[in-house]
Amino acid sequence: MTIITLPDGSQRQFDHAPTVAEVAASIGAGLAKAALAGKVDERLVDTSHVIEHDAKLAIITEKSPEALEVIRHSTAHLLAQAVQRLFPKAQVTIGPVIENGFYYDFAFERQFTPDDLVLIEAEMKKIAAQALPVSRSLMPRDEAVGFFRGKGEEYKAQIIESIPADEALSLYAQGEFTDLCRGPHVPDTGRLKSFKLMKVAGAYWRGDSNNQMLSRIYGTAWLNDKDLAAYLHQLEEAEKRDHRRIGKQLDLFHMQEEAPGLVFWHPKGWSIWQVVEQFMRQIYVDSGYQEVRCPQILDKSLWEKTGHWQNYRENMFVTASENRDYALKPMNCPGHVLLFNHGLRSYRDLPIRYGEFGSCTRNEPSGALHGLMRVRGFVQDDGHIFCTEDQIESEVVAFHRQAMAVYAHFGFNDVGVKIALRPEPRIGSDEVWDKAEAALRQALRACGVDWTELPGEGAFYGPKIEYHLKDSIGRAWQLGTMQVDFSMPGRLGAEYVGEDSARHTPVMLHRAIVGSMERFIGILIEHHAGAFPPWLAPVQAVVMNITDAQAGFVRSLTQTLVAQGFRVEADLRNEKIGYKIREHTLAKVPYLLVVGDRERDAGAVAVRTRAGEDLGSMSVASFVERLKSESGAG
RNA sequence: GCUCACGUAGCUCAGUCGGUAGAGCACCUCCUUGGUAAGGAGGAGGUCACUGGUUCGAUUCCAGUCGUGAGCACCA
Repeated sequence: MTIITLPDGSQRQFDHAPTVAEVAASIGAGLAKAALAGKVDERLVDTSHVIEHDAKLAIITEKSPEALEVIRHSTAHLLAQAVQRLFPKAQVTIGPVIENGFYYDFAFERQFTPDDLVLIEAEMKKIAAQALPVSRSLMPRDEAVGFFRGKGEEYKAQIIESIPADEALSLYAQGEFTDLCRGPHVPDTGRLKSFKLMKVAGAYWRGDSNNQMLSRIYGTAWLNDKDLAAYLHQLEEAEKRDHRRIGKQLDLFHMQEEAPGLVFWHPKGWSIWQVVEQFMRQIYVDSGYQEVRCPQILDKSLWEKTGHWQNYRENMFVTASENRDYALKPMNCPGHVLLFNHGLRSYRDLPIRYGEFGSCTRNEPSGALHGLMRVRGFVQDDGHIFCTEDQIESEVVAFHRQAMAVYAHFGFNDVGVKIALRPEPRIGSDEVWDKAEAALRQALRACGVDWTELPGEGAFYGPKIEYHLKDSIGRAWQLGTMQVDFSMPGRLGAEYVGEDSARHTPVMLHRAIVGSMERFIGILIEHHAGAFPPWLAPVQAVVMNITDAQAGFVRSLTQTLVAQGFRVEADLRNEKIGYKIREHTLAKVPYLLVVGDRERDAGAVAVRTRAGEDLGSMSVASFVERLKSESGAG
């Protein structure tokens, strides 16, 4: 007797151990047909799974949240089967589900090309139409190794060999194709209807750049064609927000061959930069930082002391003069330590907080460059706090709150918080790392936030909290960071005189809120799709005349507004008003001020927003009031 | 750095199965002074990324270099 408890609490009894499919059939023929998989005591299984004991069971259908994962996983197998039909020499490796789809890595004598994708996708459609049943079987590990090796699947055999010997492995077969897999999978390939292969890419075997490069195929899969079309449309829409595209359209910045990974800021882009920088400067002031400025080029010996020369030599721009080697600073911290060292410090002075809009130059690998998001020259809203161990927690807490407030001010409320833990290689003893990691956890706990931990992702000198934001197509970028560093102050000889009148080494906290100004502005561009709120907009309003008769009024009005600190331009061109409106609307200027004879005579402006809303005619004073209330940085 | 793709006017793109190129928008000139998303006419603008090779001839084919894009690796 097996008792199955369904999600609604009802129970069904079977005089044998039923399969998920049988239970579904006992409920109804419609459900049996719709069943994609089952969930037995919270574990996803196939519909063919035999339920041996009393258990809770949920039938997974298209309506279940788990359905997509099963479908995507099965579509990855479908892809592998199609590839092996067309290219029998291609070896399978792994094919996991990812956000919005899946990929599969193949070892093949050449890379797949976009042309191959068309053929492969057609073959996938063919196999799906055949509705091949998917069956599961178990095999002892060593037998499985032999099985795959016998088929010439060396990579798969290697994967299996790394699994403990006493485990039995599940294999999934559909037609002539068999793959090692935990499952579950759809009952037959006919359930896979809405998928599309997206792109080919190289990817290293086991994620290690020392290994052979495999050929990866990315695909997306959905419950139905409508969802698939919606996803593809969403991708297109996201592309329209790409900061590189908008940066060109709105004339914000450009990059060119002579300076790969470096930015030419145009007047409008630099205007945004200035607003952000001034805002962040006020944050320094509000949170007790003293702004400083340090040299761009520093002697090699300094970088040897910090460990950067040993760890990052490849990624530093170096220069030499009169038998001395220098490096362009890839970070600002050593400069701040030298600043701290200049003079005798007392424990009474701590914490000392230095802030700098620090220019850094890093020779990033060419393949890593990405618009404003990953550049070779960038400016950090950097800051370093020199303090005692006792002060770490309160400093981290204060920073966290300040950072979250800044993000919220810029309109970001979905910020991912992570703690990156000790990496290999690293400097400093395990005790020191224990202390530093504990301090960060304790501070976040005190702030009442949830975080995720990233083992092995910390900086070589200390663990860090990272603040992540997503770009328009969902790629996550690190913005702010808070790092505990017990090493660098000691290496560079930083000291303060303690209460006991002895010398002590301070703890150093590295912190940034927007992180890289370049990246942050890139994210701002995408977040607002170029339609910046008035306080950030490079041009807040354009005043335009209808005929030459109002030119004088427009000119003086513009001057008045500019004199009050607003970013306003006049458009006196001999063009029709519709033409000017169109142009400035496309340029995403928040306010379009139209002046005809009526407005000129009344000392008024007719106000239109970039969204096309007509706010009617209002006095210049009331428009100023409106703009003022929207453009304050606070 | 690795894999694949791409590089034609300021921008977005078309094109040349090898005989040195074209559109729209933008720009300039003229006409037009028009009340809320493109008024009209004319004009100018390109060593087809760069360097080599094949060829009578290369923007087109081949190779290399540089850059860009998508992934991978990297991201102090």
